[in-house]
Amino acid sequence: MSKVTIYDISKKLNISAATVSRALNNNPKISLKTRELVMKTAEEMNYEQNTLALALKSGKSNTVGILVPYMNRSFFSSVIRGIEEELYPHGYHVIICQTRDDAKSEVQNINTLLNAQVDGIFMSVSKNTKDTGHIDRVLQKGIPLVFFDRKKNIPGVSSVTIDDFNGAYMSVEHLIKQGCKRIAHFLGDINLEIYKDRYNGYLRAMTDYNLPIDKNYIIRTNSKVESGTAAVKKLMQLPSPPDAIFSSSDFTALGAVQELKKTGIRVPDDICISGFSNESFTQYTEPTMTTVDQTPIKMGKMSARVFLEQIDEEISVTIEKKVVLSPQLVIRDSSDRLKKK
Amino acid sequence: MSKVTIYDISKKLNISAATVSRALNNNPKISLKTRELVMKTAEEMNYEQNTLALALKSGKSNTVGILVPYMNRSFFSSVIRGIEEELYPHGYHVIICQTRDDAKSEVQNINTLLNAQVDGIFMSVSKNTKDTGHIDRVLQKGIPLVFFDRKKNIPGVSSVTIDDFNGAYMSVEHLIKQGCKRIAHFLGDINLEIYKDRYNGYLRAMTDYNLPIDKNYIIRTNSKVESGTAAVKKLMQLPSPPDAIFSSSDFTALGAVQELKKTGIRVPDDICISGFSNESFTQYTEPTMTTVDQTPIKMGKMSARVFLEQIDEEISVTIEKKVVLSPQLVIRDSSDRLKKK
DNA sequence: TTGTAGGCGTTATCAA
DNA sequence: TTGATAACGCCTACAA
Repeated sequence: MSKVTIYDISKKLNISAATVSRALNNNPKISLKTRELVMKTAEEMNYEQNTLALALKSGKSNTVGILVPYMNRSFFSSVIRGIEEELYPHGYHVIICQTRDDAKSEVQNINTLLNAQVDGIFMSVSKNTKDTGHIDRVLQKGIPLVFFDRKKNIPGVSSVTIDDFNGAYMSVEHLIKQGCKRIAHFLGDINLEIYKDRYNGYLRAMTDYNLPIDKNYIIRTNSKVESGTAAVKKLMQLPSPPDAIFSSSDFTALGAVQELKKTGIRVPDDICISGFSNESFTQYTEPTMTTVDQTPIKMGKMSARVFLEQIDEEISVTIEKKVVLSPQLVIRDSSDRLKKK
Repeated sequence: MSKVTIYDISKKLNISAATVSRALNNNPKISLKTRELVMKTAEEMNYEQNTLALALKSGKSNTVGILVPYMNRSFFSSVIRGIEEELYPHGYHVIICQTRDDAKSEVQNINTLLNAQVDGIFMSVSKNTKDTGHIDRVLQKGIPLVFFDRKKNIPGVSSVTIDDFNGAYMSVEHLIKQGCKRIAHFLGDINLEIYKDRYNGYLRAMTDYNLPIDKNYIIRTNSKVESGTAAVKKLMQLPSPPDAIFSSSDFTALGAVQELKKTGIRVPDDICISGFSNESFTQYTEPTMTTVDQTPIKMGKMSARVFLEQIDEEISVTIEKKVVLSPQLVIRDSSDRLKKK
C-alpha cells in the first residue's frame, strides 16, 4: 500500500510539507541540501505524486477527451494514435468516447468529458449532429476544442481537416489523364462537409477539363460495399455507361469492382475506379485500388499541436486555426491503364 | 464560467453544504422538501459535480487504463471498443496508452497510469516483456489487473484470451478434411504464448489424424506480408512441397497467396491456405481467405466484466479468473476445395 | 530559505 | 433532519 504523501516525508525529515513540495518541484528558493535530502528520501519512501490532488488544486487534469463515431475504424484509431503520440510527451492522457455516430450520444459524451474536467476536447462530429449547443457549452467554459476531419463551422473553433476538395480533384484529374471521359461519382452523405467537398472537387475537375457532367452519373451511396454494387449496377444499365468511377469511399469502390468483375467487365481496362481513404484492404484487393490517403496519424499529431498551442496562449484569446492537410493520391492498378500498356 | 459548487447552492438556500451534498446524493435521512429544493436550485444554477474533488476524496478516479502495443491495429482497437462499451454505462472512462510493443515503454506507461490513479488496468503485454516487476507493483497496490490476449502467467491475475490452441486445431482439422495431408505451418514469435498455443494446436491436430510432422514444413515468420512470401518460396522448393499451409497470421497467409498466384499455383486447388485473426482485408482478397476470428469486441466486453466483478468483491481477495473464449473458424475460398467441386 | 495557513470541492463523522 | 468540521493531498501567498 503505497500511500506516501509529502506530509509523510516532512514528518520523517522534520521539515514542513511546504518545503517538501517546493523541493520536489524544483522551486529555486530552496537550499541544495534540503532539496537533495528530500529527493533522496522521497525516492526511498517510494513517494508518488497524487495527480488527483494536483488536478483538484490546479484545475488541470492533464487529460484530454477524444470523441469519435467508432474507435475501431482504422481512420479514427489512427488519428487517435497520432494525438496520443504527440500529447504523451507533454504529460497528457487521452480518454476516448464513442458517439456511434449519434448526436444524442455525442451530447452526452461531451457532458461526461466536461464533468471529468478534461483540459481539451478533440472531436469528429456525428453525421446527424445539427444543433451545436453542446459545443457552445464547451467553448463557454473556455475549454480548447479541436475538430478533426468532420467539422462544424463555428467561429473561434480550430479544426484540422484534409483538403477533400483537392483530394477529389486530384483523383478525377488522374482518371481523366488515363483517358477517361465519362466519369461517374459515388456521392456520400451530404450532411457531412467532407462529402460535399469531394463532390465539388469532382465537379470542378470535370469542368476544368471541359467534360460534361451527367446527372445520371452521380449516385448517392452510403459507405457500404453493397451500396457500391447497387450503384454500379444502375450505372451499367445506362445507355452510355461511364468509363470511370470516382468513389467517395473505398468500400463502395470495392463493391463496384466486385460487381464489375462478376459481369466480366475489366478494371481498369474497361473502366477505371478510384476510392477514398486508403483503407488497409485497398492494397490487397485485385486489382489493387487507387485511393486517396488522408494521412490520419499526421492529422492526429497536427490536431494535438493545435491544442498545445491553444493552451500555451497566455491570454485566453480564442484564436481560430484552420489546418488543412494535403491528401495523398495513391495510384494503384484499379485506375492505372497507362502503366499496363 | 460554470463553477457552481455545493457551497454556492448552500449559500443561496441558507443551508449547509453538507445538506446539499446529502440531498444531491439521495441520502435517505433528508426531508423531501429540502431534497427537492436543492435538486431544483442545483438544476437552475447549472450545478455540476466536480469529479476531481470526488476522486480525491474517495480515492476512486472512475477511470481505467488500457495498454496495447498500437491502438490502431484492428484487433486492439476492437478490444478497446468492447471494453469502452461495457464500462461506459458504469461511469468509467478509458484512457489508452501505447507500448509500441516495447517493454520499457510498458513499464513507463504502467507508472503513469498508477500515477493517474486508475481504478483498473487492462493490458496486452509486449513481445519482449520478460521482467514483471511493474506488474507486481500494480498488484501490490491492489489495483485490479486484467490481461487480454497476450498474457503472462502470474498467480492472482485474471486474463481473457481466446483458445488459440483450439483455433489452430480447428483450422488444421478443416484443412485435413479438405483432403490435405502435407500441412505446413507459419510459426509466429514464440515469445508470445498465443503463437506457442497455435503451434501446439497444429501439432496436435496432425498427430490426432496420424499425419507426419515434417520439420521442414514449419517456418518461422513475423507478421509481415513479405515474411509470408519468403516462407512460401522456401516451402515450394522442397522436394515434396506441402498441399496446405496453416498460418498463424493473416498477413503471412496473404503473402503466401500472392506469391503462389504469381507462380501459377492455384489456391485452393493446388494448395489450401488458412490464416489467423480475421483481419478485415481477408474478406476482400482473392480468393477470400479462411481464417480464425478472435472475437475482439467480445474479448473486450468480457475483460470489462471480469474487472467489474473484481471490484465488486467486498473482500479484496485476489480471485484469479481465466476466461478463455472460443474462436470462430471462418471458412472462405482459400481453403474451401470441396465446395468448389 | 523555511514554516504556517488556507483552499481546491466533496463527503463522512460527530453533534445538535 | 441538519450543521459544523475535518479530511483527501497538494500548492502557494504570506509571514518569519
